[in-house]
Amino acid sequence: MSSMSEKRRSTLADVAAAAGVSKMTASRALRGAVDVSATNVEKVRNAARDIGYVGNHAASSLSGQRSALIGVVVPSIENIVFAEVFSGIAEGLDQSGIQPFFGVTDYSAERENEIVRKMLSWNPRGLIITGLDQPEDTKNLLRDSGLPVVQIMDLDGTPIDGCVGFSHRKAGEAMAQALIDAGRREFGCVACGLDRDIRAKKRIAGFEAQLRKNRLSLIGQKIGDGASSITKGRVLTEKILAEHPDLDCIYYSNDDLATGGAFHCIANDIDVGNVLMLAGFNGLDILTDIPVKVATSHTPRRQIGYTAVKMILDRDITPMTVTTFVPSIKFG
Amino acid sequence: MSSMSEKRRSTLADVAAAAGVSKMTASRALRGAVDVSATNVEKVRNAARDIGYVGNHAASSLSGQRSALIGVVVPSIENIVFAEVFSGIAEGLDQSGIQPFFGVTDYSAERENEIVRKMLSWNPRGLIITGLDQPEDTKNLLRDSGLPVVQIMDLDGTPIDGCVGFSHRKAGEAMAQALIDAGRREFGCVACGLDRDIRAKKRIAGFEAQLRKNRLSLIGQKIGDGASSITKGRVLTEKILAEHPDLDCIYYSNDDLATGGAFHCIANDIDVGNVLMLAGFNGLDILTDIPVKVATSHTPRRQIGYTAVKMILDRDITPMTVTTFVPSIKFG
DNA sequence: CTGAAAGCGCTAACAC
DNA sequence: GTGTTAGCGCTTTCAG
Repeated sequence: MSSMSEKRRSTLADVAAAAGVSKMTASRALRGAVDVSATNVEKVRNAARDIGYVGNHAASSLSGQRSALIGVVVPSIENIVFAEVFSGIAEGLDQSGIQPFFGVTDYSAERENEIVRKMLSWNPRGLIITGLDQPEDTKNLLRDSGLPVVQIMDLDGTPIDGCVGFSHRKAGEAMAQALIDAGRREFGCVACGLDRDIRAKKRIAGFEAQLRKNRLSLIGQKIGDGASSITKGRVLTEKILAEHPDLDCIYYSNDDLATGGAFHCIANDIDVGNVLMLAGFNGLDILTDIPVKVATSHTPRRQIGYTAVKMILDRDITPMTVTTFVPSIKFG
Repeated sequence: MSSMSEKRRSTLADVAAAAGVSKMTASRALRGAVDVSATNVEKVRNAARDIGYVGNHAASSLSGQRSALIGVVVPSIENIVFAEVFSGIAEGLDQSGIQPFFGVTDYSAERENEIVRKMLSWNPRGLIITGLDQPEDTKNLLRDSGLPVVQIMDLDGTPIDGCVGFSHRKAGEAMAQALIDAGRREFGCVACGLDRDIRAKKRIAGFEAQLRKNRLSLIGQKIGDGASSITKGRVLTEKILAEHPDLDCIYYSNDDLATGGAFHCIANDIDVGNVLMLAGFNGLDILTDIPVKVATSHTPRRQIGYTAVKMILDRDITPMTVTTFVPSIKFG
């Protein structure tokens, strides 16, 4: 048990005393040595190390009116896509001394609102939030906070403040056109949780619109409930092919579903890439190794996270802007 | 731009004034309505809602000497395994009002130490940290904090305080025995980043020990650098089979590598499950859908996260204990 | 370059 | 059940 160590945690005053300077000098020395003599900086640093001083963020946040925290709101954490966004965020935050902290909405607008509220109560340096489609009350909360807010992963809508992402609608359109150009005509669509995943819905809307422009349409579609998974992709592919054996192309709302589709085809000796073409979304690594060809749109997730952080960190200098990425299509 | 809203964020004093009560009554009403009249609770809650009060955690943490934060230290976030641990943590934290926040060490002991320091400066309610093998100075930091610390995912070692996990060594031993029982004799091993991933090393050590007990040994092995990936699994499998075409079983340090191995086999028409058996570790969902049979040890990641949180939350009541799980082996 | 004073917004502890 | 008084440990501000 660690409860024995009831000795009071050392404070800045202890460090100052040990170094033989005032609290203020110690404070300044510990942060960045601006306007402190080199001698004192060293004395203070040594004292802090010897004592094992760790600081108290609650105190500095309260006093300094801002914390070294940046809030990140994502719909899911089990999705590798957001894990990679997070990597980009961590990279962008690298030497800044700022810590990211998370909220997971599970694609629920109510949870999102709750999380934003909680995050704001930490006085974060800024907020990164997924998507452009928050309900009006959440948007107001964000606006009224006066904090830099960067919405990520989408472009189809009106940003509150900063925005980094790409157009899901256009990604859907582009994939449709690429598949048509590749000679496909009999299209099916497999998706999951479209009621909650607004961005997937935008992609599919774009996909269908582009088909219509080419006087084509979706012959069949299978929409599952809840979160996407490889298993659901496999099962829904089996179902859609049972109903529509003549399909020559299936568009999936993401690569997880497409991977499941690929597995179904491998297991059933369906000639993927010729007889049936599969297309997903995200550009996950797995598709480069899977032994059949699956088309996908590659999205720059790390860069999006990285850029979002930079926008917040540089806020004083640069006005908030919108950064646009264009997903690049790759054929297996 | 949101910088227009320079109006001061409302404080508890504003809520109290609006509700016509003292700050203390407002504070009490807003937390849990103990010892506050129902009338006042309602007045305060309404006032808070009307004003759009969001609270200030820095102030309450400083004043209350503890924050509503729980620190979670993991080696990687892009690994679905830790994402699932996190889900369990989130679930365990559900109605507690406590927020988890992350540190990612990237399997580096120095970064780990840095992260623990930073986390402690937030006065968290407790810390969840991956593994039992922190360097002594990090362990001291943790011990001296006087906070509840729960080490997760391992059991082979001496815990600082609480501990939830399973024995990697035994998991390796059990898998070796299961494969021997299944008739395998010519074993190979594929792994990645063993210098950093101590737990993978423990599994493989257990695996080899069990082979020796059966008077068998690894015929070949391929150890890659850095993080595991499906690609590396595929490439290393190709290499090990080129050198040792007579292998009848490959043990991988995890399911990502094993998945890559499965893909190599599918692409090269190798009869997985009969001619060559593959075994991974973690029990990832993908292995249930992949069209060949791959053995794996299933680990209860969500439960581990959930249990760790409960240990911290219940600390006042129950003394810290060690919770043991046993990974269950599944043959594809 | 350094220090003293005055809070930041909240809650623990004690009165009433 | 409610209010008052003191801080929590740090940083801002302003003098030196």
